[in-house]
Amino acid sequence: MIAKIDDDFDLEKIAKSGQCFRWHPVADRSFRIIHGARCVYVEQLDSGCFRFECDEETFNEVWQGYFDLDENYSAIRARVDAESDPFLWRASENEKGIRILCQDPWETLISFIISQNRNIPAICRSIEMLAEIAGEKVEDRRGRMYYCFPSAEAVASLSQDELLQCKLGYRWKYVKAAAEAVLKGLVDLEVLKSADSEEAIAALTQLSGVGPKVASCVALFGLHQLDMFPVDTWIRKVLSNEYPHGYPFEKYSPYNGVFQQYMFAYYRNRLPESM
DNA sequence: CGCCAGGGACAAC
DNA sequence: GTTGTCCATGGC
Repeated sequence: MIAKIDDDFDLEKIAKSGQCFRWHPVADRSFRIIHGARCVYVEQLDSGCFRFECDEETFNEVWQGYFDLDENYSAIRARVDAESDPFLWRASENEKGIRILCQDPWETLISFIISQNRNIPAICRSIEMLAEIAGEKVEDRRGRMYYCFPSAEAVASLSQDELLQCKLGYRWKYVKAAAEAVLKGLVDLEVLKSADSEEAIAALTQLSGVGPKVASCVALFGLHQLDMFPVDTWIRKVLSNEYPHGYPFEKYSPYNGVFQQYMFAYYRNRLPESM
């Protein structure tokens, strides 16, 4: 089906934003997107139109929520004043089109445990290998096979050797333990969706291998808590270089996570030496 | 070869 | 509380 989206929405920018690891380019402005057990092909057409290769019911039930299409990102961007915060204004203007996806919390948890201390291509490869070794194999609408993101049960049942085959390195223990914790109900990710931010972070950081940064990524991308502000190596540079006297978190609450995404993308896409 | 990547656990101050 | 070291792997 074709949908017209009257808001910031740029597939390429989201694909490169580092929040999702299973968006595969298939053609110009066109992606095959795997989300949990589902897969969809999306093509960006002209003048705000998008082709979603699914029926209208699936679009309404699954993808509208996944792409956060009920949120108005241009209205969020309008909260930035070009004169009082020129850096954030520039970042938002350059990176508009990024949206915060509503990803599956379990998939997000494992993905960001895997992400620690690695670059994005390596993260994508490990997740793909994990899906291949433990995920269900399904045929998509174009007759191509893909692997669903594996369940907690499937991941928990993997051996050390199988996890190491996914190039997880020392993180294999974290992945295994997190799967067991979720399986036992020690951490209930669905409940955390409606928890306040401190509670969510506290619960997530109880897991070994989940510190403040990974926990805030899970809360932002998996629990859709838009005020979360993950601080990684790039954001650390932004804060020290652009906001040496402090960043005004109160001013941009409850959307700190959205602006974090703009700044992250803006800084990472630009050569550091020019700044 | 060395350095860094969407960090975190753990020990030592 | 803050700081240093190590962790496994790939890209460059």
